Amino acid sequence: MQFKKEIAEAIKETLKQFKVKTDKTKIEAELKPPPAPALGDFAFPCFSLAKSFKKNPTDIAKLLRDAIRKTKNFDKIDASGPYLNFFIEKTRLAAETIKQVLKEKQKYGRGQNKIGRVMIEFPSPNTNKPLHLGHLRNMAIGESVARLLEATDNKVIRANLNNDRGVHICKSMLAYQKFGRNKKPDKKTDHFVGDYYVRFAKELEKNSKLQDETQALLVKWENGDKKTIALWKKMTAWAIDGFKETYKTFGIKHDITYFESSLYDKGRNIVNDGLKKGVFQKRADGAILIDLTKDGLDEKILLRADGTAVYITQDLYLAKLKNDKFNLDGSIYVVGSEQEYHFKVLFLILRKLGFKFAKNLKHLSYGMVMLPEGRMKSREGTVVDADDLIEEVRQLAEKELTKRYHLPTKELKSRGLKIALAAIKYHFLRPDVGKTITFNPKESISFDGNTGPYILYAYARAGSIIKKSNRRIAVLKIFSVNQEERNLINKISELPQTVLAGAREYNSAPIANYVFDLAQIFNAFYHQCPVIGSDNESLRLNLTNAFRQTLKNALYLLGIETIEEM
RNA sequence: GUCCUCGUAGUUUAACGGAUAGAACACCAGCCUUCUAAGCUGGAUACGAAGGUUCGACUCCUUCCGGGGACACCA
Repeated sequence: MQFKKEIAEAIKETLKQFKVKTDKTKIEAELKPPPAPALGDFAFPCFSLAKSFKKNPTDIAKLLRDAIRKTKNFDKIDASGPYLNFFIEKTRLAAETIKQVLKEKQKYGRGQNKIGRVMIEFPSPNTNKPLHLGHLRNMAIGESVARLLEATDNKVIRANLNNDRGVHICKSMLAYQKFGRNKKPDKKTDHFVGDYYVRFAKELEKNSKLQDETQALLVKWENGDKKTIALWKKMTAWAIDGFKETYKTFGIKHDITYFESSLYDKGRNIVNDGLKKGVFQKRADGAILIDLTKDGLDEKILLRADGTAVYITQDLYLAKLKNDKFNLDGSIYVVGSEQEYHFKVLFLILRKLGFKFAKNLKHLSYGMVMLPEGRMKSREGTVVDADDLIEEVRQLAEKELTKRYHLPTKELKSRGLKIALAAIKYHFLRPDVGKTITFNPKESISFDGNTGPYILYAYARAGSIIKKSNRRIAVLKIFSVNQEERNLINKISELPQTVLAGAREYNSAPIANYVFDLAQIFNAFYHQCPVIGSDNESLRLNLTNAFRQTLKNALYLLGIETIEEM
């Protein structure tokens, strides 16, 4: 922001007079809006100068104020306690901000936080049951962080890993084999597969021998038994086809998809190399392990005594594979916090093996999604299904729309879906990424207050103003700026710094909070300041346009689409 | 047992170590002949406990209490 630079320059020059050396960018970073607008536009805290001045911050603020007043021409400078508060002429502040937004359009808010080529992996589901609430949070986070990185000058590669082998897959397979009678799916195909996973758990209660049968089935699968492979192929295809539909509805696409079934066996070379290098050890029975007790972790098995691979073996391989293929500067795994230990171990091993890319790896850990009753258990069927939730919220949105309009079915469906997705995505992105969420069905699908629909509504209302103005091209003329207008302008001007903060922390929550503040401030403006026909129509119309652009850009970073009418 | 995380109004939550801890839901009272009331305005209520570091702590450190997670030759 230009004003910050101006102020920082003035402070720096003034400090020079006092023989205090400082960095301009450091000063710029310290400048921030005061808690109340009446205090000014930018505040400079004087605490850090106490040592060099050998005075208390309150006196320093006064000193600096007088010195700057002599040389520089600001609208107003105040020393308020330990803070030096700057006022920028309101019409200038307004004009610059609005012009910048309208000029940069969809690029407004973008910044520089270059990492380079970054892969982000999500949601990496198991192919034995449909996606659930946890995956919704995962996908919302993954897509949003991907967009944040793209908006800050990075090339992003979206990846997905299908966990399509193992005992859990064999459970659904076994149940289908025994009770499915070659039935074709009569519902969304991943749901159909999931039913057999639940069925297995139920049957297991009656007959504990089924557990051994799944193990036997896994051995058959690993030995390439034709019938087993055919069944596996059929069922994983059903699961994955179902996922694809959900991804499409949700609005995510992957650039590359990996399959555990073709990776799980390939980490051996890495493990054997590590053994040669002396990073790993061989146990008496032949198993290969690494002792991480000196690093505060435990021992970890990397290959079983019989030479078969374990979960982490393929992760070692996949990490290398990704890097070899894409030459990555960063690689992010969007995976729940329950796997923090696993990734700590994985990254440490890769570092010990001497892989340069190991320092670029990041586990983007997010908190679990719980139900009021406790943890979701897919085996017990207490999961809230992703597709079902989207559908349920969509129907609620359609109901609201029907109250207001008579829309053609197609339009009703499409608008209803966008509103539902806004509600869901916003709900999952708003809380800090690391926090556990308790999903309360009643509150979580609310459309009032701090929710996705509230924000879309503000956007639609602003659009209504633009439409009623007949989209006349208004040359920006500013005569005066009142409190509501100024609040909105200030908030609009904060998008770039918010995007940077979010990108640096791989966290969309600051954007979500920003979007709500922005919508709320607009709503206050909307009620207080009539646009069309007002004396200040030029400013207000342009401001409304700038608001729409800013909100749209911010929502895009959350993966949320706007709608023109609501 | 060890480690990681989170504790802010009744509920869901916000706050680079800095000014009066900010919202939303729910509750109460108002506002639709004016650009969409999924809205706006006003109202009561909160930093788990105790120490410490600091000019200054919701934020950092220690201990305790409470919730969640992990420490598989499961994925």
